[in-house]
Amino acid sequence: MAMAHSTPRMSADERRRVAVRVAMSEFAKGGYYGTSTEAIARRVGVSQPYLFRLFPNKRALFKAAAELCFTRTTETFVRVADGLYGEEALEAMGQAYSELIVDRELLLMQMQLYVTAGGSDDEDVVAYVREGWTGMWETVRELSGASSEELDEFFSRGMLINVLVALGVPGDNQCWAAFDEYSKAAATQAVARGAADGLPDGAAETGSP
Amino acid sequence: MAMAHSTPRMSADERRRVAVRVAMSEFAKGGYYGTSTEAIARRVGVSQPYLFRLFPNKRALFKAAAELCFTRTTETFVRVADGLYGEEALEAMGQAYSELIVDRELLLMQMQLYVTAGGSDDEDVVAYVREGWTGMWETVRELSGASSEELDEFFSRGMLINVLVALGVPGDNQCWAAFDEYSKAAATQAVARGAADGLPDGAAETGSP
DNA sequence: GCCATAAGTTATTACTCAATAACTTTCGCC
DNA sequence: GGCGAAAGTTATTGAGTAATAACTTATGGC
Repeated sequence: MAMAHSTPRMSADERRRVAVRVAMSEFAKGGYYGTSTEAIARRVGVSQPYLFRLFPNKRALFKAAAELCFTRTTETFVRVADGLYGEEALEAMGQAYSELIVDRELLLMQMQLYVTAGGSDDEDVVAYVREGWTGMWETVRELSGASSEELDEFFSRGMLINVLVALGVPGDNQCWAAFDEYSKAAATQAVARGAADGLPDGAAETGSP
Repeated sequence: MAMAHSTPRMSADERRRVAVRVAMSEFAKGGYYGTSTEAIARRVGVSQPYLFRLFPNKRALFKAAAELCFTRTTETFVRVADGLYGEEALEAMGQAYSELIVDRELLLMQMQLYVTAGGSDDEDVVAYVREGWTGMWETVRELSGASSEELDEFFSRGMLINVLVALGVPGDNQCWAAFDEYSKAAATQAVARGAADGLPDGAAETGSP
């Protein structure tokens, strides 16, 4: 007599992919410790113990979410830099990044990873995230062929945007004064989306890329 | 028959100050959810329930730690910029920041605050951290009289350093290539200190400033 | 149409953690 | 020297929480 058509059964792999997307979204908000497997399972539409058949433990789920986070970013860079070189490529990636973090979850998960790695004494996690970061740097360097100074500026800018968007600093604040209109517009959109909460939470997880 | 000379009794205010320092250190590592009041109390040298006589709840303790984090940074800026103007002041603050984050706890607590605020739907916390940030920005602007572009560069740089140090990216990595020797040296020192763990943890909490 | 396998569940455990209540010890001051 | 307030403790509770075990239900290939 259980509700019949709740979730129409998926292959384990498919379910795992959904779980990783949901996990990223939840870990982004609450971090590793602030997120319960229960909360993730509920949004996946599955019982909590079943998560542990899909993943050996919570940490593995977190790691998978971390990988998704890096993969999405890197893949976006590769896509938008296609056919471009030098500063043009770099600019395209910069714009793409601004648009990418309109999805606030990706942004927050990134920051969550940095701080989790920074505070962890599990050398495994630290190394994993560090490699994700340096890999991202290397990708941008290869795609653009930019100099150290240009790369430095690129990533510096990115990290500042992260903080401003995370904190929801409004677009007319002086912190945004030096940004070009395009980045500011995209980033402010992310801020606005952050403000519009009371979020029903379960909107996008079935929509693939 | 309890061990007699464990902790020589302090005024509540004094004990509170110690607790805030310890709390910052612990929250920096584990974040809000990853840190137990038990762990804090132990390092303070006090029973866990007594913490709740010093602070109404865990959140208040976190807020106090957040304030300490911002205060330390801002005060350092004010101190080193004394008598300087324009780019000189900005440079002095930049150097000071590099040295400041040799104390890894301050750095991690900062990042912890940004991500906590970003993921929280408690508008109270969000506003508090955002004001801390914009206050810091305003302080640097007033002390240096720098342009938007200069301020942007200053804070961008700072946020990148945060991530590199948090992740423990080694000084010979290309990510550091565009940094001047001084910043790199200071920051790398912070990285090294991060690597030297198995930390006895209870070293510095009685030392005041 | 059946049955092995894969997808999924309920029940439960052993622990951790914030917070409260009620009690005890020490200090400073008259 | 004693008493009142301030500093501090032990005991406890009630609500989560990651993970395990044992059981149930659907599906697809033959």
